[in-house]
Amino acid sequence: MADKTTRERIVAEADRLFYERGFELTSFSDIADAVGISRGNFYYHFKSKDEILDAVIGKRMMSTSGMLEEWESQSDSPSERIKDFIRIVVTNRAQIIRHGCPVGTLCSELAKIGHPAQPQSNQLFVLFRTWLCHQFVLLGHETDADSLAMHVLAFSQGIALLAQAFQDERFIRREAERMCAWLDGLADEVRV
Amino acid sequence: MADKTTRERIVAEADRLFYERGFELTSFSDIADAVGISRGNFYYHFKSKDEILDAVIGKRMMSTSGMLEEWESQSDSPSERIKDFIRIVVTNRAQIIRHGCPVGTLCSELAKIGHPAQPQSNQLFVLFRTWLCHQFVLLGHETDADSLAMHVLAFSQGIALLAQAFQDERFIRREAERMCAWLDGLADEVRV
DNA sequence: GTCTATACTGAGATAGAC
DNA sequence: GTCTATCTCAGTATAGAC
Repeated sequence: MADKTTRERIVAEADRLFYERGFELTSFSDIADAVGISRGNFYYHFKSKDEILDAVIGKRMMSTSGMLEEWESQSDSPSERIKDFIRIVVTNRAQIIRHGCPVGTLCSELAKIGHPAQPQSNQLFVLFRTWLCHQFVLLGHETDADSLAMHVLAFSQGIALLAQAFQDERFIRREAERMCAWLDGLADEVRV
Repeated sequence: MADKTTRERIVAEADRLFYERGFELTSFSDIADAVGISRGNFYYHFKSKDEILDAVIGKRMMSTSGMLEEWESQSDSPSERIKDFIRIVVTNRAQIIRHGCPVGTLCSELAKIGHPAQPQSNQLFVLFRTWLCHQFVLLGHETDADSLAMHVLAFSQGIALLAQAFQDERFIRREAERMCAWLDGLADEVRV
């Protein structure tokens, strides 16, 4: 963190604050304070708040791509890879209960306020959707791979939203297991 | 609308605007303009913006209770009643694609900004949760009724969130059908 | 009850010194 | 590159006339 450029530090803190407080309610002062620079200095690096949002989304796109590639290379079966995805909600349960899903809450907020960066934030969903779709094709579900990918994605979003509302960790675990069991049933279908 | 009191008109317009634009981004001016009164007049009826939010949530609680009671009296089987719930996402698809789920987006926003009215908005979820739980008990799933209720609730939230992001009406229909089929499978389990 | 006028605050953004 | 000072605007909220 210490040897990062100021720009990188701004993006990192904005990334965190946009997740924790939401985009609208994070002010320049909030980010400036977190980074430890003055508000004025800000505009040397970014022309507007929207430009910071673009950078934050870009950063999230990069890290998400990296994570998906890692799953692709580490797990050997597509069904294990899909489970890697399902298990994020369990792994990140503490943060999800506090602040929701980083992707879902951002897309939801930008959609509601009609923000111009909406299509870009949706690309984060597209990243997961495409990857999951690919895994389902490998599983032998060529015809409805995309539909299944959307199903898994919807599920994870529903879990995250309700887990936050009810502050319920056990609910996350229970639903993740249910989803994994459903996936196993799906894999059996193909074998038969 | 014409013969409603000013207070009722304020709550009605605030209800609509909070749904369409979100709570934070709806200003007093927005509501005042929509109602057709001056901003000053506002404070005769409500002391603050938070007080309007309380009134809006109260109104939604009333109308939701009414809807659930209606389903309870009209459909004869619990499984048909749960399907009534599942079908809301299809019935309200146009609005959901534009603005998301009224309950989910409000709870999500209030949770993110740490608003004091968060527990009250969550009561809207509790209303559905309790009602669904009751239906699953009637279906013969006494032991895991609440878990199933949360499952259905999570599903509807996931559908609403992704439908808004991807602006996809067919996805809503497809997932609602999938959920109904799952429910039929569940009812068969009990019969056997 | 409803209005106009206005106070006060914090937001995003700019200018210019260092 | 970073700072301070400042501008502008929109938001919530209040005071007081009608």
